[in-house]
Amino acid sequence: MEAKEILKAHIAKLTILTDEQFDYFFSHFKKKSFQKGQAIITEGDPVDCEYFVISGCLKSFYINDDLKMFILQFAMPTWWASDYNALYNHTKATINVDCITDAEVLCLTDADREKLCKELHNAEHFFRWRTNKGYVAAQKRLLSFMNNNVKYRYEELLKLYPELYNIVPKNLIAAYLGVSRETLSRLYNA
Amino acid sequence: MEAKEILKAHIAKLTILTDEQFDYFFSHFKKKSFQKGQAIITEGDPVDCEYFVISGCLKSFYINDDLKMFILQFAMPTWWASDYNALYNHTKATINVDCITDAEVLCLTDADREKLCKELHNAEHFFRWRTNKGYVAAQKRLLSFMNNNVKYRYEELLKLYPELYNIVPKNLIAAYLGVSRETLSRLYNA
DNA sequence: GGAGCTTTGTGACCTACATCACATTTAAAG
DNA sequence: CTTTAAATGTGATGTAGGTCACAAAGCTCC
Repeated sequence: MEAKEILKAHIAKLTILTDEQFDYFFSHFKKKSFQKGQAIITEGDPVDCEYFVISGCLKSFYINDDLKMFILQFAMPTWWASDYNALYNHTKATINVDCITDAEVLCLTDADREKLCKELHNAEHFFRWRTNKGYVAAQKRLLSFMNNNVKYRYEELLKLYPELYNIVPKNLIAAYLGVSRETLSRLYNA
Repeated sequence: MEAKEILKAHIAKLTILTDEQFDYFFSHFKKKSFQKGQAIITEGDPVDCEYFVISGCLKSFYINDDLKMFILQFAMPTWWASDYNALYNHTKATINVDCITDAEVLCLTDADREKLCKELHNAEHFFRWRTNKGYVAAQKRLLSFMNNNVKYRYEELLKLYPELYNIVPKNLIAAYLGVSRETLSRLYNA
């Protein structure tokens, strides 16, 4: 399936755009390809785009002062990723985004998103709902973090996104769960 | 300040509504008063409103199988609260909302929010941005959870919302931080 | 098909925080 | 003002998960 078709199907789940509206909407996206390991957003740099994943897998992550990595989000096809804090507030990136595998993405600048939201009421509707879903998911994850132990969270993650198992190395899964790779390893061995 | 003025000032921070538009917008809100300890949303019940706090303080929380409470959010004046998962998906509440102090709120039904978003483009704009901010805040909290110890998170919370210190008992602060009340107590004594 | 990466496994030991138990203080309510 | 409940303090002890160290696989790239 074409990038355009993938985005169209994605949008159609939350709102209705006529073909002409969608063509106009789509004309603001720029397709880019990245290689495994390549950085897309780097801490300290300005952020002007968000990214819609067509193929491959990204991660957004934070590195603390002890060089420990925490993964905020994996992004598989039809997921969006960026440093939304920096993007919305026009500040420098505090988190990083890079490629776990080779990846194709559609880039949308902050300015173009706001323009589209202004011009097409339904685009604003779409973005409102997309963020709603992200917000609810973030709250759920927070709750799971407080309530459940590592084993439960690991199984929950794989049940929710079984694709990740084959694509994402376990040390990154550990960084997503907020646990050391050693502890994760011991969960299913030993 | 009147409830109407408080909401008006709040909306004005994110979007522009004419006086007539705002009057229309406001006409969909219903003012309610609750007493300290009173439940607003109860797990298992249907959820049809979100709540804008005029005065007082609410909490949204989850009780797990061991009857342990986890606080998702405090809601002080000009904050919004609800079980957004249930509200958006028209499912039964999985979390609770109740009053830490006597409180006045403005209620907006899910149906009215969607109606307003359809009728007033700027209302949709407002709600998109409100949720954006919530999403970014939730991500930050998640990151802090993974990265920082209890002491740091406690101080971070009080620095961000010093009002809480005088209003919210420490056992509830502990439930927000995801830590036992004993551990929190030992942080600043002993 | 080795050289040199990245990823994973495993033991030994450490620590932040949980849990249980009970005392004490503070606040609410009759 | 007294009675009951809610919130807090503090000791003793338990445990999930962290950290460090080193070994063993897997990949990847000449």
